[in-house]
Amino acid sequence: MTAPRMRPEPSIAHLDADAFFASVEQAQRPSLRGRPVLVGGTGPRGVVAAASYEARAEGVRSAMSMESARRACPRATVVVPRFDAYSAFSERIMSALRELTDAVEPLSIDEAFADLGALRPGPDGWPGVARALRERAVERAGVPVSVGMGRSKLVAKLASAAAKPAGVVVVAPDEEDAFLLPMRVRSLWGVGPVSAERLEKIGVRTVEDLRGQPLDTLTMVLGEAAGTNLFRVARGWDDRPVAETRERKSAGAEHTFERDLHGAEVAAQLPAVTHQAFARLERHGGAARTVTVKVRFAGFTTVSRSVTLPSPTADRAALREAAGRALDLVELTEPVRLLGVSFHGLSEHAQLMLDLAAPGAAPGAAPGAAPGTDAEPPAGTAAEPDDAGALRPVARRRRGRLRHEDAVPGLDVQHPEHGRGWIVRARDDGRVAIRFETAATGPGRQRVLDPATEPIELVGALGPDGQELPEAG
DNA sequence: TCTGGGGTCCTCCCCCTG
DNA sequence: TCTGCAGGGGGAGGACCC
Repeated sequence: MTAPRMRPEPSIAHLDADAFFASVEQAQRPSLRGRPVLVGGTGPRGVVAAASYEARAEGVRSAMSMESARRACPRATVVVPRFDAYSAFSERIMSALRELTDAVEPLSIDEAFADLGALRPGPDGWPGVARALRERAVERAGVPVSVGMGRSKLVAKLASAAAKPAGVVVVAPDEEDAFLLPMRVRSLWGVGPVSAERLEKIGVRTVEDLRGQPLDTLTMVLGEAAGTNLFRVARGWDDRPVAETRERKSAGAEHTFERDLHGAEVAAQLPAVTHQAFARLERHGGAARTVTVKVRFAGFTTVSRSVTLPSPTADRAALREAAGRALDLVELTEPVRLLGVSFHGLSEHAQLMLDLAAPGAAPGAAPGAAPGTDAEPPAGTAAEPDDAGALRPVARRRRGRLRHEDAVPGLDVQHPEHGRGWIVRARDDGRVAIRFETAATGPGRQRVLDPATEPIELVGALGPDGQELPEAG
């Protein structure tokens, strides 16, 4: 294998927001600044999606169960994720990159690559460019970010990780070996716990160890694709371009139940999960060819079954029916903790005849179904199972008059007298603790109010500019 | 550290076809 | 007509990422 032609300058930037979700919470809720914040599921099976640096200092990491995280850091404030707010902050961060170049490749909500090869660095060279980019992103979004730069995406990403928190690292071409070789292989993109253990067995712990391995050993241990990839990574070989667009391959939704379900209970939850999957499908073309149902049993073994239709369709009835058939293929011998539905073979070119068959029907609506006969849960909430209370709805209400059962920590509320605030917790006595504050007001006061008697409204999140965001839809 | 939810990509296996 | 083989596509599962 021969080395690719590498860029001569460290002109690839990787920008990564620090503890992004938690940072947005701290930016919008002044009382949380400097304090441990955990963002994630608050139910018995919730996990940490993001932890502020104050929480990380006490041993909390993302993907940890929320229960363990609370034990590790009892004084942490726990809130549910508010993706609409994070998306708005994300757009600000991305805009800082797009002001410099069109060659921006978002990797996720909080990180992106940019090819700055067209820029002419000033007297401070590429480190000056990186610092300016970081300052620009912080100024636009108001949350801390880190920037890494190198002559490849590989090095830029590792550099931004090294720059955290709130720093800048630029790896010059002649410094690449000194930067890469001492690194643990586990920190490389694509090396998870399983691959790391396999490599450990052949004595490979660092990138330097990796470089000592021949290609055929790596492909034997890790498979063709991963082995070849690591052989190149160990040498810093990476000439991948910054890709501005990426085609979406699948869309879906899954839900872990608060208690395990048995037999018919699982099928009863399928419409609600399918409904959520439809909402995601709508955003990505609306039509799909393959429907996959995923079931995770109490013992954590996971099975999936899929049904492929002759051609992509946006017909919800057909897709729903396919999901039902896929679920029928699963032997529900064990209690079930998770049910998922995903759509693959996405397409915008669905069979239009289906829409034509139902004149006046909204695109994607089931043909021939009279209004109200389509057994879909109302928007925003899932169908309540028979034993509501034992099972949680798949999604809770996030707008309208606050009820005690909708009082989830972290949601935004508005009170005519006290103004805008956020739910700290729902108390057992039926009242709700709310802290009234915004980024503009500074740290606010916590009050305990009774939603049965007080006119408290659940409202949308604010964006970085302090304006309320429209309802996601 | 006892494991969410959104994804992508890879590998293996099976079946079909030429 | 049967057999062997290669290649492609689909299905299932797993590893990985944020």
